[in-house]
Amino acid sequence: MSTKREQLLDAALELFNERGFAGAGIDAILARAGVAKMTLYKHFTSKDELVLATLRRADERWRKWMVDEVEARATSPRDRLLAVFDFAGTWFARPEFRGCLFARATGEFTEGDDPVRLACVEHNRLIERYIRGLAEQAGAPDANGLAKELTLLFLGAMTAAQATGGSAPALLARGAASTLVAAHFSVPAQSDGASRAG
Amino acid sequence: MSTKREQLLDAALELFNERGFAGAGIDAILARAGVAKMTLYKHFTSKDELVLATLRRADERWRKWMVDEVEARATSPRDRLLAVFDFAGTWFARPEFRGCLFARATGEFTEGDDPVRLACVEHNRLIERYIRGLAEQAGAPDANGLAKELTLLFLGAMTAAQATGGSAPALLARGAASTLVAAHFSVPAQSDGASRAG
DNA sequence: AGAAGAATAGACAGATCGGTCTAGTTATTT
DNA sequence: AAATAACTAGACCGATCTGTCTATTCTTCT
Repeated sequence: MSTKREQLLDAALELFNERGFAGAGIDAILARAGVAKMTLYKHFTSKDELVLATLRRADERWRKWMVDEVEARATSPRDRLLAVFDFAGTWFARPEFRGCLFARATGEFTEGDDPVRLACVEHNRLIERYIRGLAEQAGAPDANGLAKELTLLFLGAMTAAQATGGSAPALLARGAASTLVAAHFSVPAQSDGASRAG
Repeated sequence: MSTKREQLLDAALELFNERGFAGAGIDAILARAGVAKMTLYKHFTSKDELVLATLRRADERWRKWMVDEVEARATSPRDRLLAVFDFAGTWFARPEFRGCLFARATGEFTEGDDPVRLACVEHNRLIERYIRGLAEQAGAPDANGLAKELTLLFLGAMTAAQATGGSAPALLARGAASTLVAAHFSVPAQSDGASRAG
């Protein structure tokens, strides 16, 4: 509805990404959005709430983008498990990529019960859930375990790409993911998800 | 030498970890260190330099801690590759753990050529180098590739633990690492480090 | 004891922070 | 056209920020 609100969220997303959450001041966000201060505080009661709303919006958009990209790149669930890392590669290659906004948020909002932190945990949980869905569709004997391992690789590639820049970590993670997937499928189905790890 | 300088670095490390780099103000650091402002600015020319010095110190100490822990936990290089993740577990379990300080620094210092960023990249590079050394000693056919994959897992566990807390990601990563190590050793030695990945 | 160097507390500067308030303008609705 | 709502610019608040400066005290060395 309100276009002003969306202008604010757009500007906030850009600036939080460029400067971090503490580093992006209200005034800078207002200037970029082209919106008056009172308008912001009519839509959001505080900066923290703006942060939260920005993250929620980013979560929805980013996950939709991920799913669309993965589904466009591969059809079989098993191939899609690897396509997740192809998607990561294009994500990391974007010029505005400065690391996962949620990982960065957890780095700045350190209080354990902060709603911003909870949103970040939820974000990660939803990524893992999507991957688990693919693993289940692929018929992995231990879909949950496989999903957890691939999610770890995904987060690792994210963190590596945040530091070094470039999409090389995605390729690397894809290779490792392929190995993990193969290992999960080359093992006799087992009832509990414990260690195929030695 | 100067004890004041070390008090400052100790306090800075604590507060950067507790509140983030932008979130920890100079005055708070001074108060915790029990040191006067002028003393700080006699030892460091700016807050950024204090951040840099704190990170350098943290890098040295943390890496020494990691190496000591890994070497204490396993003797054969191949076992030590996995012991890295056991170390990660005890790291994540520490009550003051709030994620890797270097990953958090790259999240806050977003300018590509910032010396703080370079220090963080170097930190990651040194972790990878240590793991590569272990992989070489273990006689891995593609020690470099294995090291890169395990480093990715390590970073992923770090990021997961930062969000959720607890050392569960370390255990998980250890399992995945075990699979990757096995795959690297169960393959005929190959001249280039390309894909065992499908 | 006397000199020299460190470190102290605290005032101070200028900027910016998040947030509030007012007064006036623009849109929308009926 | 009148009324209502949304939005505006900008002053303003107290707090906090990094960094500077002064004047004083504490060490330490000779």
